Amino acid sequence: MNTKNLITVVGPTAIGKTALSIKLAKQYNAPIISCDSRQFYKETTIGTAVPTKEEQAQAPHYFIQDRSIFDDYNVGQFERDALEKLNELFQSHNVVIMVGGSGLYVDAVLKGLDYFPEINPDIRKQLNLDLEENGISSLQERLKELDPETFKSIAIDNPHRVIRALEVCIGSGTTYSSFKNKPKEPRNFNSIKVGIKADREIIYDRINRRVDIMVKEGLLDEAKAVYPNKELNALQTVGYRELFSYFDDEFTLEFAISEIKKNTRRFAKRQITWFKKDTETIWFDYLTEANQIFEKISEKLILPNP
RNA sequence: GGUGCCUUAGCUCAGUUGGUAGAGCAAUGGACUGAAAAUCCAUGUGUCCCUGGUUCGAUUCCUGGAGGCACCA
Repeated sequence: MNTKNLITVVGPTAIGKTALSIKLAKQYNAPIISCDSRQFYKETTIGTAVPTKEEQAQAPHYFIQDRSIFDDYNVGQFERDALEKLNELFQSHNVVIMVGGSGLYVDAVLKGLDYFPEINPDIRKQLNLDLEENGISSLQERLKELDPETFKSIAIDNPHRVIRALEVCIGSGTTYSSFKNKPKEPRNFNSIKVGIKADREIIYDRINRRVDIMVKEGLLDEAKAVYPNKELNALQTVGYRELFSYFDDEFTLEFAISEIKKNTRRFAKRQITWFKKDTETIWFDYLTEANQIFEKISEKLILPNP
């Protein structure tokens, strides 16, 4: 019987995932791996709500600020890195906590992505130029020719999707669809998924207040420091882009801050949409059901007999 | 106190020569396989300030009232 357990904490931003993950880590003497695509980078701390030093001191944390915004990183790499780290941690622990708001990254670890070959980044650059010059229809036409199956199945108005499919077709010499829906390597741990929920009003209120706190703690200085590299993918992030527009004199400061709040609310909404699809997640209202969490989790844990 | 203008969606406002209305933004629902805090799709929200009148029918015209703004006292 498998006695290794991964407890994953999901939920919208600003709802208290970090706090819960630390509680769980202490309860089960477990390390924490982060599953948050914006907390990987050491240059961005305030705006991505990285756990504080005090929080990090309460349990070992992994994948928190362990790389730079200049490093290219993506879900596929994260899946491999996270699985490797989990194997290592399960050598000495029966429980590991995973926490994060990036739904795709969570699924990558828990369910696995299909294998795709490495693609030369110049191909994407070229396709983006094409998009800018000729619009999306020429890319759509090209995909229809190279991979009609994908052309039919993806959101064809979405440039990111079209370009990704095309870059795989071009870079691999075969179709994007030929890589998809292969059997995934089964996970060798017991998976427990915990979701934190709250009324929309409460979530939005917490977001608005948290943004104000970030500004007080020095978000502007932090954004200013990375501003010269504002084109980097890691900085296409709520809280930074809006301030870049302020530095560019496109927004007033007041407007930039209200945009950060709005975009964070929208982000939270998208997270909710993603996470509620998963039927195995055990949901807790963050206010009224917090004390039931340990009980519910204990029922699901499979631990070795003492 | 007088005169003029305004009051329509959560907000800013359009509009109906009288047939119960529409834009932008906000909001809501959804999608998602190496950009994912990214990207994309879909959807309306209504005592048309209140009251009485004219009319088959009033958000629209008329009377009275309330609130706001401007000017004059």
